[in-house]
Amino acid sequence: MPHDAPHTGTPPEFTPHDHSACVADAMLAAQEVCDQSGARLTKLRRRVLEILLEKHSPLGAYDVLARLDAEGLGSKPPVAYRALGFLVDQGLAHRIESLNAFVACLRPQDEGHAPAFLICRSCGTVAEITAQAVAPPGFVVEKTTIEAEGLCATCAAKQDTAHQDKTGGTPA
Amino acid sequence: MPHDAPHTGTPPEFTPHDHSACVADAMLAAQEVCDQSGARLTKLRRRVLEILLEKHSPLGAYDVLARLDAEGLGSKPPVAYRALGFLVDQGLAHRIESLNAFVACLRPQDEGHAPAFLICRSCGTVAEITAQAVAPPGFVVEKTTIEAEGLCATCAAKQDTAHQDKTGGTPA
DNA sequence: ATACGTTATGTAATAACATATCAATATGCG
DNA sequence: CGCATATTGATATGTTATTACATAACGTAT
Repeated sequence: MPHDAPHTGTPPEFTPHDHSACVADAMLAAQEVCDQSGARLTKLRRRVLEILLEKHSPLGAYDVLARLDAEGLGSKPPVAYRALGFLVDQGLAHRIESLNAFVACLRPQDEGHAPAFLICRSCGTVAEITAQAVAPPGFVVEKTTIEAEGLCATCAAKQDTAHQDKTGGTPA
Repeated sequence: MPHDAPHTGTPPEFTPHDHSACVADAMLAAQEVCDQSGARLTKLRRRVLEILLEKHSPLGAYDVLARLDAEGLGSKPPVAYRALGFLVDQGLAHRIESLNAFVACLRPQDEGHAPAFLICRSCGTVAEITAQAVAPPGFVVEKTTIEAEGLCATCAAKQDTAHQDKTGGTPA
């Protein structure tokens, strides 16, 4: 996500943008986060993050694993789950509960954020936004899961013209 | 949930209450919902709802299945998943994504609600509350998943006195 | 340099969760 | 009744996730 994106309006994930800047920024931020926390962004972990960063769509653990296997970096489930777990622990990636899948975080250095996700069911793109967590009386919130599934503006516009399109678009 | 519970304050699920009233009210409401929609609350489906209503804690599909099996009502996964799917479709139960589990809905007749859930990690109780859905510009929301995990007021109070208690309490 | 503690990775096996498919039966209705 | 539809039964398989144990790599103090 390039720096020119404002915090309001349609999230950049849903529209054409300079995706290489997303990747470069996120990888740089990831390295900084690890430097600060003392965690080690090893080759495997770095590669998994790069794989997640290829698109603004979540990947299942086994999708990631297939990629690692093809590259000779590992073939057994724990390899993928451990790397993904590390990234989630460091705030470099997020788990999308309603999809049992993972997306890279574009702004890992931002606070101890409680992120929310917009999931387009048509193109599969996921945008991360900030949202208010529920704040009930007396309940100590430790973790929030806030996900909204529907149609992004781009796909919603397409639905108007072309009906029952199950293929979806191809945002970066 | 008895009628004397207000909409604000600590959700009744987390404190002692007349649970038989929860069950009776919910079963009555479920029958009404089905009468209205023309859906059939069969013996199996009714029984699954009763099982979910036993506690304000979610049950996994296989937990439900084990109960059904013990009662001679079915032993294969599709039996449980179909009944649970029916209940979710009718709004009589909700799926908790972060737990891969299901809870009964206590107020199924209330609107086409977008519920939010408070999940106590200590006692396992889940309270259903109403919350604002995220409303991003241009994104057409079709379904929301809003879950907060943490400690209910009761369990939080216990943590103060007894440390590292992993057994949890026993709310209804 | 070597021994030790720690962190990370490799591997096997299995647990846990979920769905596709097809056959059989039950229910509602003209 | 006889048909259409909804539900249930049963088999098989697909998908996601974890436990347990073994090995390798790294840091560092001697």
